[in-house]
Amino acid sequence: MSTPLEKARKDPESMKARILDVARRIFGEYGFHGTTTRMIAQEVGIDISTLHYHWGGKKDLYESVVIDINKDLRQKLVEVEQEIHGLPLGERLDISIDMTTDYLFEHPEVSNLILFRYFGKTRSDGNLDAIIPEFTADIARSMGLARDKKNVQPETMMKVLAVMNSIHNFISGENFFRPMVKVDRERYIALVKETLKFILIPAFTQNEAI
Amino acid sequence: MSTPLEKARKDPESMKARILDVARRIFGEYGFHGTTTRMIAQEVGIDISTLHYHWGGKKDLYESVVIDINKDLRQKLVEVEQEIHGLPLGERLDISIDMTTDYLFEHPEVSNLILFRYFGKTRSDGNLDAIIPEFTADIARSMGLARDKKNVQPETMMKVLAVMNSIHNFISGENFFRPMVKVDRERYIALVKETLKFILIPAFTQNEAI
DNA sequence: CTATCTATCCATCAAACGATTGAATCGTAG
DNA sequence: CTACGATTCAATCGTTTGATGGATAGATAG
Repeated sequence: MSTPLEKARKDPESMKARILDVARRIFGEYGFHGTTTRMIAQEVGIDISTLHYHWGGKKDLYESVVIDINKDLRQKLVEVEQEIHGLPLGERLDISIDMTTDYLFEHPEVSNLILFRYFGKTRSDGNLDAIIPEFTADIARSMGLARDKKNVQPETMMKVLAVMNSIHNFISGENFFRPMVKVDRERYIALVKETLKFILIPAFTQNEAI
Repeated sequence: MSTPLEKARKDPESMKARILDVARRIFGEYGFHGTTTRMIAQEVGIDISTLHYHWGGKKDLYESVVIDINKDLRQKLVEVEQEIHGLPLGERLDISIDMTTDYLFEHPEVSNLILFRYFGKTRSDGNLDAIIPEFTADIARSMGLARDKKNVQPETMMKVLAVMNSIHNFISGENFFRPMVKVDRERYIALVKETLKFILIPAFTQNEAI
């Protein structure tokens, strides 16, 4: 049993995969309503109907993109987790912020789409909400805030959300924030890491018990 | 010289003002592309052309809404500033978070629209970006991070952005986050304040020099 | 009363949208 | 070479979108 999405990821040169890639970028930039299937098709260099042939309706494509994005992010977080395993909390945070930030700056559409789902509203709501945000629990465990994946306290989830959001914000808001602070991209990325560490590390290490 | 927007705010019962109010809500929920002028007109209970008569095109209305929102927020921040003037930093933050959070939970469209502008993209870009985010400097000064409004350092602006964003995130993402943590609204608001203080206060008070 | 201005609705437009259909193209197995 | 399934394209459909023009009612001024 392999879903269409999985099949598309197997061969990155297939039309299905190419469409998915472009769709990630465009949906990430303009959101669901701001994107037209024509924009995607034109960017890929194909006809709209070809897009429909491969992915069905606009909504189906969007959902595939969201699932794809979350899969990627989750995998990245697993990778980070392995890197920092066993280190003291302050260091764990330091490395996590570096790795996650670097990854997201290379794939800003990930942050864009996640924030779009959080804050936006689709006029016709499909509920794929439940599928997504499970890895909050993973992060909580990785940060030493929760023992197991089940029964994560509300207070803990809120903290994890705050952490993840503040990272996504700076990635996704680059086009808006960078002109504000008037720095080039490299400097901006450095500033983001610095700021995140300034904000986040003291909170979690002040009463360190680990 | 009084702009249409100012005129509308004078008389809250005027059609112009009623449209603006509804437009704030709807644009805040669905974003620019997700909102249709028909949705707004229907909610107000008027014809579309009446909306056009008062506010011109969709884009004009949207820009008015954005300016209106930012005016409100700025005024609120001035209010907060007066309340906390002279107190020690930790206390200033504590009270600021309480007041700002309460205000935004009463007017979530403010957070929604601000985040939409940060992370979204309009297919046809108007540049009203420069008008908006000046008060970052005000907040910086209010937090004791900058002397005067001019020449605020990039590092400082980034910190202010991080603070403001983490607040907006929890307001605007309530529909997504609250079901995740499974609490009622009252409890959620309390959790937001608690979490924000947990994250933000240690960072700014650790090496307190003031 | 009449003229003028304001405010509203109704009907309608051109453009853009998501979606579908049917034909054309391509590679491949027999 | 032929036949067939998979893929792509051109053309088009019905709907929704933002926007406009004209008619109507009400208030106000001369």
